[in-house]
Amino acid sequence: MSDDLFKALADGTRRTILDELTEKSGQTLFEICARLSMKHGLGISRQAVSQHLAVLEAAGLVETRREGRYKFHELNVAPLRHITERWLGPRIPGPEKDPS
Amino acid sequence: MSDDLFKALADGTRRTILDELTEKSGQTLFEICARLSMKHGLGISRQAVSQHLAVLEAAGLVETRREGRYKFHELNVAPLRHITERWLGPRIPGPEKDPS
DNA sequence: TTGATAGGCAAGTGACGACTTGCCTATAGT
DNA sequence: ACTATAGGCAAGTCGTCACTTGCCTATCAA
Repeated sequence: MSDDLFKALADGTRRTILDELTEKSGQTLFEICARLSMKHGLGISRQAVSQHLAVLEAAGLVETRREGRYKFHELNVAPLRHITERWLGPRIPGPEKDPS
Repeated sequence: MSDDLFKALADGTRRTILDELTEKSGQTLFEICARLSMKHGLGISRQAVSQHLAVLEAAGLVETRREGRYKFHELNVAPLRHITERWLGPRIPGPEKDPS
């Protein structure tokens, strides 16, 4: 069900996080917090960002990798590729279609 | 900005409405209500559907046209075309960049 | 006119989402 | 050992969202 995907994209802060991970993938939580504060002026707590990252991970947009006490977040744009195909018509003849 | 667009897509019922308008554009409110009930088993009130259509219209995904006591709703997929481009941009598979 | 159809407006409810606060665990550096 | 760093967990607040209810307007047909 792609419900998680659309819900994840519904929040502006989460979309900004995707922007930051697009610019530099493999950031830690604190790194993302710093960037949101510096570049976007978002006064947001660490836990809030952590929760956003959890939502993005549940949607398959972010994958994590642990190394010691660091947890790196990497972007995965694959789920974004075909989410609008169902309304933009059969541009690419594919075998499966997955509405939700 | 595009906030309305993502918010409009966040709801599953609204995405189903887009599906129905994709299949047959230019439907009235009651026609959409009937289809949601019949084909999708959605027990939803007329007013709820009306509010969904208002959200979709605010996002630019639906345009309306009045004729007498009828109001026809037409799909406009243009806003959907490039909403994921900011993340699907020129990503060259390979090692990460190192901006300073 | 009367009645039925198509739709709109506004207030209220219930649930979910975004965010905070406080405390806890684990790893690394000295 | 002690301390700072990186992160997690859980409860609670507050606002927004989806939906309902009730009533109102407009158009068309008899």
